[in-house]
Amino acid sequence: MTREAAGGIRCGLCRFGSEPVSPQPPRYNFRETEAKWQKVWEERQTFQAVMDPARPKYYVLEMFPYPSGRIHMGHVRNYTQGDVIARYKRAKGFNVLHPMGWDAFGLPAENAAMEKKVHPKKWTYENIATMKAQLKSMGLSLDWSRELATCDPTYYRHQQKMFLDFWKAGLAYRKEAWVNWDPVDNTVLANEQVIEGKGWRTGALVERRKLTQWNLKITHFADELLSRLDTLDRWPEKVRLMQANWIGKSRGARVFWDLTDASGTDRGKLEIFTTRPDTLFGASFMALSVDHPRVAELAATDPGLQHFIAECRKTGTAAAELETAEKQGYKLPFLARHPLEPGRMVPVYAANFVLMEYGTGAIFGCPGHDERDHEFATKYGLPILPVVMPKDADPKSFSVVEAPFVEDGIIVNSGFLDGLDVEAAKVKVIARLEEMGVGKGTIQYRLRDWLVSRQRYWGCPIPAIHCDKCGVVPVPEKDLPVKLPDDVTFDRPGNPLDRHPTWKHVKCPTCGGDARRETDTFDTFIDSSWYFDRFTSPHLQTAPFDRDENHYWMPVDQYIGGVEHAILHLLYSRFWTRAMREVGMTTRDEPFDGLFTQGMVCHETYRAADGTWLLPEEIERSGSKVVRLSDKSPVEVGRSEKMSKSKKNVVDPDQIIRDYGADTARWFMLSDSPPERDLEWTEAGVTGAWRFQQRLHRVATEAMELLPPIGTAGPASFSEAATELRRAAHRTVAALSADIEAFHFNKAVARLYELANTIGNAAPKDDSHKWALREALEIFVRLIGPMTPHLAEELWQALGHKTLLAEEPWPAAEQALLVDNTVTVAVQLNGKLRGTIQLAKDAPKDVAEKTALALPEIARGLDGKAPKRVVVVPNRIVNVVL
RNA sequence: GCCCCCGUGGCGGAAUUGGUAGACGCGCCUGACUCAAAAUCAGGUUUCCUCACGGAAGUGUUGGUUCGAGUCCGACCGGGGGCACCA
Repeated sequence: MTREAAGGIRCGLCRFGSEPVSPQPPRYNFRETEAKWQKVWEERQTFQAVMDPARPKYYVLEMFPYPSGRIHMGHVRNYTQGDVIARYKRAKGFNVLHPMGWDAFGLPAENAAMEKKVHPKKWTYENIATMKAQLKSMGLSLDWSRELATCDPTYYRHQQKMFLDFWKAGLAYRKEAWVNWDPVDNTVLANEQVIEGKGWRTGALVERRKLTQWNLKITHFADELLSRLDTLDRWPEKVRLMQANWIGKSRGARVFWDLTDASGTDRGKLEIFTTRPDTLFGASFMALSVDHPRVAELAATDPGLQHFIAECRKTGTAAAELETAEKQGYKLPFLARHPLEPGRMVPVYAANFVLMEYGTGAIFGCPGHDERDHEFATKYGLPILPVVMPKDADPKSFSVVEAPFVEDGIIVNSGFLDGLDVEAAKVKVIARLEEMGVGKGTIQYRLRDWLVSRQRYWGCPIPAIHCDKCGVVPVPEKDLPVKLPDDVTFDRPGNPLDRHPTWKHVKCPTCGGDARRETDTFDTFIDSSWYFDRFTSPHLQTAPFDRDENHYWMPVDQYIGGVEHAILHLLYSRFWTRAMREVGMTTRDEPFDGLFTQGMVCHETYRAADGTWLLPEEIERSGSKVVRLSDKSPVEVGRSEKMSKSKKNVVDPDQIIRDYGADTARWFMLSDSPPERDLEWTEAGVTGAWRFQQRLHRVATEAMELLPPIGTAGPASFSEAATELRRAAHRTVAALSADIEAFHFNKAVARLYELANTIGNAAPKDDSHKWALREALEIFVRLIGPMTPHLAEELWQALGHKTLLAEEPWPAAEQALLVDNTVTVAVQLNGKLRGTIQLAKDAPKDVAEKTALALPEIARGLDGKAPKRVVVVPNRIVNVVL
């Protein structure tokens, strides 16, 4: 039998050729076996989830993929982890829901349309077909009957309906504002989608444009989204922290200042926000955003100000990279009257560092106690008044020159606030401002509303109609869904919907006159904000989901995905759930009970002499050198980085599964690296995992010849060796269960290696030992079920079972076998290990002490003297102190 | 700049949360099988001293708490991540 026929490694990855091999034990034919069991599971619909209120449910979900073309190793890792949980929970008796779908709208489809002249729909559905086949080859315990694609009108019609409900409830609105424009994708982006001033997909520097766009009122839930984070105790701390920072709650005050012009004529009020009302007496100027309405007003008649605003906007776009952009101001023809000292007037500026989007778009400047204000005041020669000083400083001589004093301290030069600390002063000044009617304590959030309009074709149409007479009106429910037209062209940049000859021309549903459809589509993050709800009743026509089904399955018990969605997708989903609650669709607050963020899959990078990147399969190792396969030229090996097409450090899951099998790929994904950390993909690691599969099959097959028949009753008593083997097996059950629950898959794998070694080394001598060997093997096979399901199913059958392992319960550990009668206790002399003693479990302290002191190493150290102290920790350690 | 996380053999990583550091795997070394290689099996593998028995040191550096510190506290060094004119 050739290696090829046995389903072994092909020479592409393993470079030792494919010559016939000498007779040896038949290898495990993974290809045949994996296909066989996948077919059985599918035919028996083993993984189809059916609501059953009598049984406890468990909803396992991995973040659904974008159908980009082919699955990558990140998917393999993600879905393997989810599948371990799903199969484990199923064995533990839960009614498991483990669905899969497609995040199918998005720009790559449009780019493909432009580059390859293929329609986005065709491209998307072809990719889905390819990737679905790939996922099926992994042997995942998915309920494919619930598959959905967000680009399907049967999906997005419900999304449009929900949007209309939100609109009615005041949670969706249109607003003209400065927005982030991605010049490469030709669309606007939400705040969360701009990273370091660049578009999250394209990396292009975003521009600012003033546009009227649809927004969802996520800020309505800002406080709840923040405070509820505390209750998400099965979420990573890191993610909760990132969301908390993003929401950015600040306590402070709004303060009203009267404005006058130089002649003292009243020019209205100016409202500012500050988190430091305690430093109000240190005010030396006011600053308004260049986008502030009052500034726009003045600019109308002031060419100098117009020029200043234009300059700021210019740097505004580039400022993202120039983080140390200089503070600049333009003096406005106003003076502001200090609200607490009516005799005091301070100058008013338009300034480039004040953001219109935060607070009120205006601030008071306190250069003594704020970095930015200090820089500004220094530049424009404004006074710096210290109003907070360190606790031990002298109020007469304390001054701020070089740098502002931003720490806690004692208030000075501030009238009724003098002598207080910062916190107390804040309370007192807010009370006074409120009393005087010139300000009030407020809470300010950094979070802004979610801008959801996108000027793109391949997305869910926004169901709105623009009528010159009636304004913006919703599409009547009976007309939903608003379907995307298929006949569109991609020969020019811009939105194909907008230039479609007929699509946008409709009658106004209110007045019947000529009107235009909204040609923007939704941000695709909306599609993924409720797909987990849709999975609970994916085929329901009349509503997004059935209440009972949804109530039974939701929330997602375990959600698994990349940490890159810590803010975007996870925050949007939390919002959407609350919006649905607001319009009465659900009573739930949170969609995801448990969250796990898996690490990335990394690989070394390879570069040829000419600097071009090489695929891992284009290189070979000869000794310690790495050379190019084609011409043996030297290759520079770079550090391991996240697998990416641009650096070509990718390994195709298809090829791995073809050459080594799905079980090997899964096993390797779970080995070694903790799942939340990055995983280094190595060829050695894969072949190691592959060898273990082969070894397991061999060990099990060999052991089976010694086993008593299936169902043999247990012996009356067990030999010493048999009991030891049983202990090992049952202990592994207990430990492994805990490891899986805690997402410690790498530790679980290590324990399985140990048990495999123990089983492999067991040479049964008596009948009870043979019985124990069968027990251990059966336990072992059940335990590997969630990780390498095909091999496990095969061995289960080989053990004589007629049932499907996938439908078998998880083994139970016998408590009696988990506890040892004797324990090994370490003995230390002055904290240093000197030896170990065997003691009965829970032996009394004095017995432990006596035994320890009798140890030759200890007696020698004591040299006849009595120890100063003996610390005894039962079952752990004895420390003899001299 | 602010906030958070992490530094353990040649490598990935364990360590019951203050109690025998280095489980398990990879790699490497030695041996068996083989004409030979691959595969497989057995043994070894933190460092230093010792033929060995054994001993000493050791978890980024440094100080502390403790009978006892990889684990707790302080300072520093290095790596990673998030936020960044958010008033």
